[in-house]
Amino acid sequence: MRQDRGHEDVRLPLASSWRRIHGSVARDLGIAILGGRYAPGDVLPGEIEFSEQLKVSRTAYREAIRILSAKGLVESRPRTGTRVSQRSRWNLLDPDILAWAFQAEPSEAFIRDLFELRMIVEPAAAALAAERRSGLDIARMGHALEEMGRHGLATEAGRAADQAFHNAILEAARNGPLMALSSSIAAAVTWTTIFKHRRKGLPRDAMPDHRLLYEAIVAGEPEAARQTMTELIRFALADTEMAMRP
Amino acid sequence: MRQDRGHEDVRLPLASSWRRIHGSVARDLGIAILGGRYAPGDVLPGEIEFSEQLKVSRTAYREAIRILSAKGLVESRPRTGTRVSQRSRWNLLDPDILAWAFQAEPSEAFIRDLFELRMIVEPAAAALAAERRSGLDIARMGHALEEMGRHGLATEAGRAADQAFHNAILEAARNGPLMALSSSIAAAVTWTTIFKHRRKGLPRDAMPDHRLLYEAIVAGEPEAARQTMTELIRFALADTEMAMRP
DNA sequence: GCGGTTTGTTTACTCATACAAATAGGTTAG
DNA sequence: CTAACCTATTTGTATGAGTAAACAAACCGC
Repeated sequence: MRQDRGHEDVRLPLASSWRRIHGSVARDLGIAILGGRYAPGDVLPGEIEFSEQLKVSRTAYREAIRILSAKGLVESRPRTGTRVSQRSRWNLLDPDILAWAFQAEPSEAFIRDLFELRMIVEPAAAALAAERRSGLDIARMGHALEEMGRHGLATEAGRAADQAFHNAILEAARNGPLMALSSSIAAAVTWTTIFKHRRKGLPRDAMPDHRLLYEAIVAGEPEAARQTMTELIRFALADTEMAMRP
Repeated sequence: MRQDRGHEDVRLPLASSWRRIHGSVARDLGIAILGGRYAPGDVLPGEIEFSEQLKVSRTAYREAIRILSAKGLVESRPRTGTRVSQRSRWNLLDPDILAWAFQAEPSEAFIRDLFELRMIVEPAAAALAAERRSGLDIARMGHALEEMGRHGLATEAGRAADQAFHNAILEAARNGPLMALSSSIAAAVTWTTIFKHRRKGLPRDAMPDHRLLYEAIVAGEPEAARQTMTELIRFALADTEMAMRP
């Protein structure tokens, strides 16, 4: 009964990673880049200079740069130095990058783009889930839905249940890459939710839509699932947009 | 006229990254993990032992591990060591990971999953492109199409033009995350194409479909664009499946 | 003069070593 | 039996020295 970790275990960036120095430097620089403090093409100060400016060793600094480089944010070469890559090379769907982007107050355009992508992907995922769900999937979704109803979206537990619900749908779709994609976005959307509740009270009650979606998947009706998921995202977008224009 | 680098510049993993030691170690271990030689949950040998086994310094080895860790493949903690993460944490859409997966002879299931995702995303992208394309976009697509016709898909130049064509469509869709997603997949699909041609001769002529798609986008007809893109991917899948079962 | 080559300089890259911090697992006190 | 406390092991951080790559400027044969 320890083995269901793979499920609860949502796709948020590991808390442990930014507890070490290399992680926190990577995070800080990442946020600075995502926030536009360093623009594509800019070259960072040299290793020695920058690392001692940040009060860390060259080792830690270099490991941080390796992390950023692995995510496509920077490229470094001898002689030329380390420079911020073109935006087209950034792995915008990397969970850390999404988290950093939201940390740095994302542009409205970026949020709209994300919702547009969700609108493409998640209804399709819901449809697949309706075709392929197993009894176990249904049980998980039902449980998450119940938890969600009990706690409400205002609480931490409630949001966790919401994520678990959506995660169960993705798992039922039986497609690894699709799952990696959507759960990255879902993690980011958790941020928007927090971001949202930070400014306003709680918006419209999301439970009825979630229940409709659940029933469609249980009934094995792909088109109904697609439709309700579309509605659900449309409402989420509306809420978010309302929160963005106070 | 140097500023159009952002376009030719496809999203293949940088050749430069695996030329350095940390990069090549990361690549080797990445392929080993993707290929199943190390399973999720396995712990790697300790830093000192493993690094000297690989004939590299601990520094270089650690930087390689940071890269893998940034892509979600491994997690390391003091005392416990470095272990391969659960598959659900892997960033399956990271360009490097996709490349490594194909390097390690990907499973049929994985390829099918990728095509399923393409089938969801790319037709939608084509529809958006038909709505939003500018004159410049059209010019780029036209040019790429012409090049593609001149060289054919059997040549390196032809495949590059194909990628440029699809890239131009993605850019016309005006959605950063969507672009990041599709071009990652596109890079992977280049691998399948190579993989495909490695076993058989060239399959069906892809030009007519591409031209239809082009015309739909030029005409600004989203539904037609969606439809033709769907067809195009369907054929690509059929070709790939045929190549996989000899 | 002119095109290719060498040299030089700057930068990241690699290596080796030392020490610090964290923590799983055993040990002991209560 | 529980909880506090060691401690051995492993990753994390720091530093210094030396290597290799990339670019530019000086150089040299023609």
